[in-house]
Amino acid sequence: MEALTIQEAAETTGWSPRMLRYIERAGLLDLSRSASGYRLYGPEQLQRLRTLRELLARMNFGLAELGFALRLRREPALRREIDAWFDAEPERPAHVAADDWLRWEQDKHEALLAASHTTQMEIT
Amino acid sequence: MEALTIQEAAETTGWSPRMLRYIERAGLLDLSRSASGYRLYGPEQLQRLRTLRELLARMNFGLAELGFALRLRREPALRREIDAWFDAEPERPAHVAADDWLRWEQDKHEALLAASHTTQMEIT
DNA sequence: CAAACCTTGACAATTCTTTGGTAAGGTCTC
DNA sequence: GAGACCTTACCAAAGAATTGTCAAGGTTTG
Repeated sequence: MEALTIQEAAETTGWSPRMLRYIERAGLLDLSRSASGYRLYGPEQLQRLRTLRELLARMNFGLAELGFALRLRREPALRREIDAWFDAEPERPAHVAADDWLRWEQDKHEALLAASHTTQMEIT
Repeated sequence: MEALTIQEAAETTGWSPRMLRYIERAGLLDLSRSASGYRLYGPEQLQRLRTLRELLARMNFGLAELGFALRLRREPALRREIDAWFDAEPERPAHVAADDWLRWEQDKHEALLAASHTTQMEIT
């Protein structure tokens, strides 16, 4: 046997079976199936799933975002429109503009900071 | 006067003042400010805001996704990692793979289809 | 054939995002 | 100086994404 079933795959990758199905459904992982329809996880898939976990955690984004990145690759028209919108930027006020989005990401929910947080951000 | 205040901008663009602040905070629109801190919306910004509305509606995605697209442009490292992950695709099963993501988008909440697809599984 | 898997479909708890308020205080115009 | 704006900060409702779980039925294997 070269391929694992979903439960075995779950055990070795750290994803739950539920999430493995979710990831497949999101189009993020192609799987082959056994004759009777069982999902089959080969070494490449297992590796990809582990990498995926690591990537999401390290770069701080989620499956939805990755799904959108996929969409951007698959729909050149979409990418073009979005690029065009960004590039239509008028004379920029030459402001900060650099890390405000970063603040957005960190705040999330745009609250909860104020005083209590002490979020060790390590901004050297 | 060359620039509108937030409420006026809201009226001519169709966004609420709340959302205009949100969009700015998301890093999606750079604004200049008056001496006393009022946001100033010039013709270019107003145009961008209208285009934005139209784009989101037409291509079916949201501010969060656009924020991620922005992040992809600003963090080349992130883009590289994601591209690498996608490109690490092993020998593909040469399956459908084309429009499953589309189904994901349409389903949302992964339910509600049942009839459209001629599902091969038949309840005997 | 029974146990332990697998499939899809559905419901639901949780959590995060989006959006609208509201409060406390500054600014602008009359 | 009153009224109608603006600012930020916060709370909370509505929505969407994430994740678990269960049901009804098929498969594999001992």
